[in-house]
Amino acid sequence: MQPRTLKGFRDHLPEAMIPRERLIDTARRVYRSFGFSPIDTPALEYLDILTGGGGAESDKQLYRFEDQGGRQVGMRFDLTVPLARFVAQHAGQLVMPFKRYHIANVWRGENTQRGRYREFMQCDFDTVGTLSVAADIETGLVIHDLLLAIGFEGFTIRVNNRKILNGLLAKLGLEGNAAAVLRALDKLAKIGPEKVAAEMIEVAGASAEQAAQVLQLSEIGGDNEAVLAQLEPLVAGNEIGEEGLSRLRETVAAVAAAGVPSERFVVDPLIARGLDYYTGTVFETFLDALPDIGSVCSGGRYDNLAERYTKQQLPGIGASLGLDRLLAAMEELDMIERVGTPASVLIAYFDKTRLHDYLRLAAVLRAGGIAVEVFPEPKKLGQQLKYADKKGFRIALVAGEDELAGGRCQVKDLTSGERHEVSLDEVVGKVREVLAEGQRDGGTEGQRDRGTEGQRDWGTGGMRE
RNA sequence: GUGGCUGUAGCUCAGUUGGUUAGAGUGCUAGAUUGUGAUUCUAGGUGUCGGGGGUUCGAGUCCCCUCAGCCACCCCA
Repeated sequence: MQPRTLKGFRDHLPEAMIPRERLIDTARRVYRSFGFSPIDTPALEYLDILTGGGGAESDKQLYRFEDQGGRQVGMRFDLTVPLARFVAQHAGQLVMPFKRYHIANVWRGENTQRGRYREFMQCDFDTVGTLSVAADIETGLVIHDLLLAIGFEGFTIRVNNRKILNGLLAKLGLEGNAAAVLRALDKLAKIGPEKVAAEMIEVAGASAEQAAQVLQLSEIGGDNEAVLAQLEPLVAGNEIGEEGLSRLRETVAAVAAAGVPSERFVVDPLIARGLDYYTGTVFETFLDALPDIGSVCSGGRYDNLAERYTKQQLPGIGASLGLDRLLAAMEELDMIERVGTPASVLIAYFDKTRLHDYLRLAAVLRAGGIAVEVFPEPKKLGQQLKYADKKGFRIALVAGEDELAGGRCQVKDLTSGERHEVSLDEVVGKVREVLAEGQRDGGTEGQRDRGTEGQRDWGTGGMRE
């Protein structure tokens, strides 16, 4: 029997899983810091819950089967549809506005490509049950904090409001073909204005004049103030469009007031995304160093999340971090430290009669919040150090008969090769000191979060809780 | 789902117009060294040539199918 995995499904080895878990931990911490609460929902749903919401294309990508009881079952392909079902089903028990985050795998039977798999993880956060622009603003701030906490500084959150596009299209008499027009517009960067105009004419049924008017959007430029000013005449006289613009203006002003530099939060009138259910503010986030990889965190506002399941009107806004895409980007930017262990310290099993001492020492370190492993076999010291090196431990503790007889222990810094002999009561302090040094100058330079609350997520090993 | 490229040791790859027993680097294991890794030296093993079928005296090499990966299209609710 050949061991193998399905197309688009992956195993995650420790070297990949350790940074993956750190990223998840970071997202979780940031979401919680804004008051979002965790939820979970089943991987499987009744098929009819999942189908019909997103059109034929998404239905095709749905993993579906009949269970042993004859039920038609589907695997969730995003976390938004399950959220809609969830809030409709539990509306009575939820306190509105409801803020939740949900980090879980989803499945899509689409063709694979680099960074695109059939099983992948989404990290969503949403605020349901309020129309207030404050929620739109907060969503932008969460995205900003999240990217910073992960370790990026050079990134751009592009923001727009779908109502501006809708207002413009209504003024042009194109509201009936909005989806097709926006789909074409979305390709602007990729295929250029001529081809976009051609697609609008052929596929969306626009006139050449209308297509040209829509493409005026691509000529808008300048800083946020200038862009907003140029949008003004395009929506003037259309109530929806004017509302979108004023909301966008409010959002931009508030995000700036909250301290986000304007180069990271940029109005882009061409961002349309989520053609099916987004109705207001929309976000996409690009990495300055790798714009081609696409948006790593996207989302927006929807007027009525759960209309398929309840009569109750449930507006919401949220966004989703593309975990796998982001990991691919971080890999490419050399932001990921390759280690095979989450522990920082290896205690050598050096003297075979001294296992109890080693276990006691390990317990002391763990009580001090330091992750530590005792090598399981009394092999030759050279081999144990080789193991420590390969797995990426930062420190080895070496204590043979000589040291232990004097109540001492050798703390070996595996990065520098330096050895320090200290008494057993000083070991925790010395280990902390060496780890701190590594964090100061051993980390990957470049795009690093200098830390909120003095805490670093991607530093080299060490002081994790 | 459609089209293109690729698949040889754990990894990166070489392998002549089809010709005997398929190679290199790296890694791995052990030793040199019963107390110090990442840099040295020595020895050692590994392959259903992605899988199946076909053409041929003979296939890693040519043909068909299939699986997987990468790229583009489509799509990304």
